[in-house]
Amino acid sequence: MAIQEDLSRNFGFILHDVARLLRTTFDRRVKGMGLTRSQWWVLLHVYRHDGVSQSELADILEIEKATLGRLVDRLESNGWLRRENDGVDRRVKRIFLTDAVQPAMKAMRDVAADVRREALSGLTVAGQERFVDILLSVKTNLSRSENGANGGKHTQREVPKRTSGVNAKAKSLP
Amino acid sequence: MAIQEDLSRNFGFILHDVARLLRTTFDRRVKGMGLTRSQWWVLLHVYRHDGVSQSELADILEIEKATLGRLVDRLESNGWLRRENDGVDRRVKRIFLTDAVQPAMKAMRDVAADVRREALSGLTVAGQERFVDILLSVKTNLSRSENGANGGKHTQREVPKRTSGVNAKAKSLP
DNA sequence: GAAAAATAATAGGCTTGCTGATCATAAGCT
DNA sequence: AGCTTATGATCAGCAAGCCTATTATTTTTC
Repeated sequence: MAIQEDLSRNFGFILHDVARLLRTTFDRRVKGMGLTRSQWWVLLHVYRHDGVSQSELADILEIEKATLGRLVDRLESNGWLRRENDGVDRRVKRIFLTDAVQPAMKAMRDVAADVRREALSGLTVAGQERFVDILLSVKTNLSRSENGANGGKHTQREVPKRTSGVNAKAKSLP
Repeated sequence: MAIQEDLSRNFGFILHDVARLLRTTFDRRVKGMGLTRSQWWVLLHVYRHDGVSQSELADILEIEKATLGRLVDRLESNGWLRRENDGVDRRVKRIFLTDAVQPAMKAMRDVAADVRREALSGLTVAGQERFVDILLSVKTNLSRSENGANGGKHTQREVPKRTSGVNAKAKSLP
């Protein structure tokens, strides 16, 4: 049993903390750039899958369709992307980037790289790799336990697999 | 320069993902328990600092006072805690747990321990320790860069130090 | 002692998650 | 074909972050 009382080394809380620090650090630096982190993350994936449908994109990003819908609303009204009706299935709307988007994305990506570098400073490259390996294994563990303990809430997929971005071609932004 | 294009090993994104999985896994399991994760987190710290003022608590939890205020609103209206006016400084309100709280807190803590165990399964104890060490060092890095790059937004503290819970005495819940 | 600065709590607005419900349209089945 | 089920998108409502005021009240300063 031996319940872990020491919050200062409780990985759940630290992870939560670190994720929040990462988020707020990034957000603070890109404030005034006209894009939030979440919005940028959406754009990045649309860039890799131009013309994706909203449902597909929500699956890739692993957020709810309703959540994505509002993100796309804002992005569209700010002119970063546009919706287009699918020619075949009249239920679906496909998403395309506008041309205005790329400088902002480049700037965001640079900030992300900065923040990452600062966050990982003091770690050797090998240490960083080990760190990522551990994170990936934790992610796998949690995905598995999510599917196991899940009483059938998400009926859309048997095994989500969480492949977001794994096979993306890493096209570089111009 | 060498911008990291491979999102699948980009620590920022993975960390974000893992934190979200951890959060949603936990939330799903405690749903119906009458407490959210954030609320439980507040209660846990009030337990350790009974009679704390809202501002002090917001500092400990490192959230905004406004955010905490509304959390406390909900917790109070659900009967988990109560506010009391400070006898000396009429601006401050101190927070105390009610008696109803402890079974729920115990249940939440058990769920947290379960989720942690599952998340870390496959890691040796030493590996877990290394993982926590890395997380802590990343956290330190980010805290430092937050303070460095910060143009004076948070005027309350010069060096926040982020000691949340470090010196808590780990009283065990009855 | 009175004016100015700081602090505690709150209020309001915005974003982004989640959920559940609804609507239109497709697809599948008999 | 017609009925049922599944799917894509949206809407509405809640929670919890953030930020910027605003209002009381202290504390500091002159």
